[in-house]
Amino acid sequence: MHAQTQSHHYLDSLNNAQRSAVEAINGPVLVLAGAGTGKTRVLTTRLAYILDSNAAFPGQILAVTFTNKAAQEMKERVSAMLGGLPVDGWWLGTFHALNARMLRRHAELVGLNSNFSIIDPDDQIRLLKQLMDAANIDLKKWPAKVAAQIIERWKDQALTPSQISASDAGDFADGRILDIYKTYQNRLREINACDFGDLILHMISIFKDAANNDVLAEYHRQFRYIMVDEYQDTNIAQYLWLRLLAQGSANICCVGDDDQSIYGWRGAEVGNILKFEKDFVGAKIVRLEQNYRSTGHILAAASAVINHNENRLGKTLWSDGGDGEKLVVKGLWDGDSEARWVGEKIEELQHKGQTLNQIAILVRAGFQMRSFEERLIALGIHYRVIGGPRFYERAEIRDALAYLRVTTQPNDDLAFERIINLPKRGIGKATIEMLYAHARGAGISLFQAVCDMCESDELRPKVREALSQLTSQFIGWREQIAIMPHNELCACILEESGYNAMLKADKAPEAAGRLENLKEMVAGMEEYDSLEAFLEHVALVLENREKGNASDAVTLITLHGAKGLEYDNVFLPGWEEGLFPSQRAMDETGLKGLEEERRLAYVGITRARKRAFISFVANRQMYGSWVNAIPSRFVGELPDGAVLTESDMGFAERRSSHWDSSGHGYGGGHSGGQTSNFGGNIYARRRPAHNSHPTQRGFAAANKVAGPEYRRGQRVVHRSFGEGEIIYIDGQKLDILFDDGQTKRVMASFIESID
DNA sequence: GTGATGGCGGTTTTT
DNA sequence: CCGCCATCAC
Repeated sequence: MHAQTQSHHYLDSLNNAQRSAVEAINGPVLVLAGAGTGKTRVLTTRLAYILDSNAAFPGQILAVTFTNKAAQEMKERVSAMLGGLPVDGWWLGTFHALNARMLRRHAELVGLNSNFSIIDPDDQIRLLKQLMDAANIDLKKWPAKVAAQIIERWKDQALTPSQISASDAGDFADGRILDIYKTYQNRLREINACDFGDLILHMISIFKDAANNDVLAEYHRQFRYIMVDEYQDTNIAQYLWLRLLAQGSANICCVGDDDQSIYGWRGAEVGNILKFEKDFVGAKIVRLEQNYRSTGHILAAASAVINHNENRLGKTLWSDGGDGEKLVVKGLWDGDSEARWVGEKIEELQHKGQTLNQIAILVRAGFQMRSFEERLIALGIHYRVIGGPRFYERAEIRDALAYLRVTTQPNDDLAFERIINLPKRGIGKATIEMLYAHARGAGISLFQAVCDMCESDELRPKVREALSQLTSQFIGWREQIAIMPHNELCACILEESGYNAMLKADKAPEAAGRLENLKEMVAGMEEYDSLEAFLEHVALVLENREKGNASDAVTLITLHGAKGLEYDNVFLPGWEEGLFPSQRAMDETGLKGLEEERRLAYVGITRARKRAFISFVANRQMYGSWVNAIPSRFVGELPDGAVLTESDMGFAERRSSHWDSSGHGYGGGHSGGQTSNFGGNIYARRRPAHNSHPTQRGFAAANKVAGPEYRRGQRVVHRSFGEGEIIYIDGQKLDILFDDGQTKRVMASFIESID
C-alpha cells in the first residue's frame, strides 16, 4: 500500500458534506444521502480512505449492501481508487452473501451441515404446500404462497417460532400457521437447507446464544469498521444482526435516504433509519443535500411532493445548476392515447438529438408496460424491458441446478423431487407419494428412500429400473466431483440424464433458447473455483442477463426497479388514483402505504436529469374492463412554478363529469376500490381426510411400522400384495411369502402385522 | 401418468 | 382480457 506521505487526492473533488462523511471514520455515523447527491461515491471513497490511511486491513472491514450489483460496484471502485488492490477475501457483499459465508462456518450450531442448500421462493412454496397438505389444510382456502409470506415477514422481524405467541400468530389456516412455521423449520433442517431469511436468522441465533458467545466475540475482534448501504431498506433482522456485530467496535456507518424507502411491503423498516440516533448514541449525522443530477425544476417538483410526507427526517435538495425545463404534465383520454403521446414525445426528443438510451418509461405496475411496447413497436423504436424473469429463475436453469444440488447434497429432497421425473421417467404423483411415505417412515432422505425401494419389489419393474438407473447415475456423478472439472461434470450430467435430449426433442420454439441458456450456464461455471462456489453464487446472486446489449433503446422499467438509475428524459405515466398511489397499498397499510407510494413518486421524479413527463388518463382498461380514473393526488402536489400542464380537454373539470362515457359496454363490473382480503371463503370444498402427518424425523421412532418390531414367521399384511409371512429380514427390507405363493421383497414402511 | 379445459385472480421484488 | 393452477378425462 502507498505510504501516507501521499495525499488522499481522491478527497479533493468532494464537497464539504461528502468529505466530512468520508473522514468521520470513528464512532457511529449516519449519512443521509438524498437522491443524486453522490452517495456511492462517498461510500466507496470512505472505504478507500479507511484502507489508505491504514486504519484497518481489508479483512477488518465489514461492508454490506443490499444487492450484488451494488457490492460489485463498490469493490470495483475501491479497488480502482487504490491502484488495483485485489478484493479477494474482503467482507464486502450483500447481507445474504455475508451471512451465508458466516453460516457455512458455524452451520452445526443450528443443526445444519456446512454444505446446506439455499432454497429459493419456489422451493419454499413447494415445501410449504407439501407440509400443509399433509396437515390437512385446505390449500384453496389457505394458499401456501400466503403462508410463505407470513413466515417471511416473521423472519424479517427475526422471529423464530418460539418467539411468536399463539395470539400473535393470527388466524391463517384456522390458527395453525405457527405450527406450519415450526414444521417448516424442522423440515428445512432435515433436508439440510435454508431459505433466504434463515441465513440471517440462524446467524442471529448463533450470536445470541450464550452457549457459543465466542463466535460473536471473534467477529467483534475482527471487524473494526462496519459500513451499510441503503440503510432505509434494512429489515428488523438485518438491523439486529448489525447491532450485534457493532456492539464490538461500534465504528458503524450507515448510508441511506429515508425518502427512498420503498420496500416496506417486503419487510423493510423505515424506522431503522429514523431512529438511528437513538440506537447508536452519539451518532454523527451528515446530510448530503447538494444534488448533481437534476435540474432545479425537477428537484423542486420532487421536493414539493415528498414534503407532503409526515414521517421523514427531512432534508432539502438543492443544485447550483440551472432550473432547466419545466416538467410536463399531461391528461389524456385513455391508455392508448397516453402511449401514443409518449411515443410522439420520444420522437420529438430524438429529433432534439437525445439518444434512446437516455429515455426511460417508469411505470407503477407491470401491466402498464404492454401498451407502451405495442406503441414503440408500431413506431419502430427500439426498447428494452428491465425486470423480466432472471436468468436463474428460468426453468431449465433451475432444473440443472437441482441436478447439481442432489449431486452435492443428497439430502436435498426438494431438488430431487424437482427432477425425479425430468426428463420423463414415468414417475408420477402416486409413486412420489409412496417414496415419501417410506422416507418419512424410516426417517431418511428421499434419495435414500429411492435407493431402498429399488431393492424391493414395491415398485413396478419399469419404474424401479428408471429410478435405479437415476440413483446410480447420481452416485457416479458424486464420485466425479473430486475428479472432473465442475463445468464438465455439469455438461456430463445434462447429457447423461437425458435432459439435453429432452430439450432437443422438444418442438416448442423456446426449446432451442433453453439449450442455449444451459450452454451459457456451463460456460459461465468455469469462473468458479468449485461446484459449491458456483451453487452459492447462483443461489444468492441475481444474474440479470443483458438482453439489449449495447444497442440504443428506450428503457421500460417499474418505479421500484428504477431506484438507483438515472436518465436524461423520464416518462412517468399512469398517475391516477388507485393505480398510483396504488389502491391496495392504501387499503392495506393506510397512511403508511400512501407515504411509501409518495416516496415512490419522489424516486420516480428524481431519476430524471433534464426532463420529466407525467401523464394520467381518464379511462383505463384494466383486466378487460374499463375503469374511469381521476388524476393522482401527487399530480396536485406538484408546484405550479415547476410544471407545464399540456391540457387537451380541460381535465381539471373532468373530475366530476363523464363518469360513464366510454360506451365500450363494460358491464359495470368494477368499482375503483378493490378489496384486499385473501380470497374470501367461497371455497367450501374439503379434502378427503387422509391421515398422513407432517414429516418429522422424530416420528420415525414412534411409528408403529418401524422395522425392529418384526420377526421371522410373523404374519403381516401389505397394502397391495395382501397377507403373508415374513421369511427374511434385511433392515428395512423384508422378504415375505404371500398367501398367493409369491415371495416379494417389500419395505417395512408398507406392512402391518396381523394380530 | 400425461394432456386438455375451466376457474380464479390480477402491485411493487432482492436475496 | 390473459395467464396460471387444478381438476378431470383418457
